[in-house]
Amino acid sequence: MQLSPTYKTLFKKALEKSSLKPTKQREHIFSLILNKKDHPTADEIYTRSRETMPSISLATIYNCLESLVESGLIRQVNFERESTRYCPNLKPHAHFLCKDTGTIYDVDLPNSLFNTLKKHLPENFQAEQIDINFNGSIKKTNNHP
Amino acid sequence: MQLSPTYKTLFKKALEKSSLKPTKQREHIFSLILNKKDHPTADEIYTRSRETMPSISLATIYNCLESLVESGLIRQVNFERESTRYCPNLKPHAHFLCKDTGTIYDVDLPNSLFNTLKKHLPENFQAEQIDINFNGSIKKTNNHP
DNA sequence: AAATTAATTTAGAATTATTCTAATTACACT
DNA sequence: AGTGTAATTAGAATAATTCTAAATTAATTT
Repeated sequence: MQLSPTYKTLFKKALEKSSLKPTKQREHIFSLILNKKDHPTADEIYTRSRETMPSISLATIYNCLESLVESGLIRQVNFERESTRYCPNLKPHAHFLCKDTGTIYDVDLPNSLFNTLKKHLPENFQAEQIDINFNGSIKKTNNHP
Repeated sequence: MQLSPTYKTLFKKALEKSSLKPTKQREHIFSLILNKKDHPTADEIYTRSRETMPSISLATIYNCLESLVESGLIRQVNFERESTRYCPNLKPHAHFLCKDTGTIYDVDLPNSLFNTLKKHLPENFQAEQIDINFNGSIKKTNNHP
């Protein structure tokens, strides 16, 4: 549950840019999301956090996640009205939700595709964020009879 | 609050295909969404519905919307964890949320773009649906000084 | 070092959209 | 008319998130 020096610097810089303090709790939650690269909910993060920081409260989890999102260190992933999930992958990518297992996968996309998308907006529309969510299932490959 | 013959047929066919009945309430809600082409929430639909069908209940609104979505007559639009909104536009398109006004706009996209997106999925990933959500603001044009 | 200030964390209450439950109603088919 | 199935209804329940107000922490000034 430690941030590498690189991430620690990133962490501090990003928060300071948003005039937020690099607190123990924020660092704890950030490292926890970074180290297990899945897409946990606030509640899952709460459970995981308490293993090593038993005094943390759920409200803090929500507060910290908001700060981390605001400073661009993580992003939110929403499928329908399910709990918001959090993602530390900062490369341009989309998400794929497998409806059979509920697992969310990152899908890398070239930046050019995002630019192509933006070109379809009316010219006075300024997009700050583009969320692309796939919904489907994962076919079993037939090389395991 | 009447469906044109074309939509009435579509309505019946689509529901029947999903083994659902074309009831008064479902038709009422469908026509109401069709006639005002915005992106209302369940609650807004509830309010509008009661103007002409005062006995309808909120649970029915939710039930009917679920049926209409299931039969493909409308689709859900979700931005973050705000209330789900409903959209009668069945052409391939994305949504743009203006963060200043909260208004949601349809953004037409060519089918080819959706196909391009699918090509970036691992080959055993089968996408049933692709949601594309833009988030941003609308620049004032400078031809009104 | 103590005092002051501002930001953060915390516990628990409050909110809100949605779903659930169980009873009633409507409709199709004998 | 009677039976069976699906749909509607009112209200209770749920669950994720936000709010509130107090306590804690950290930074800054005296």
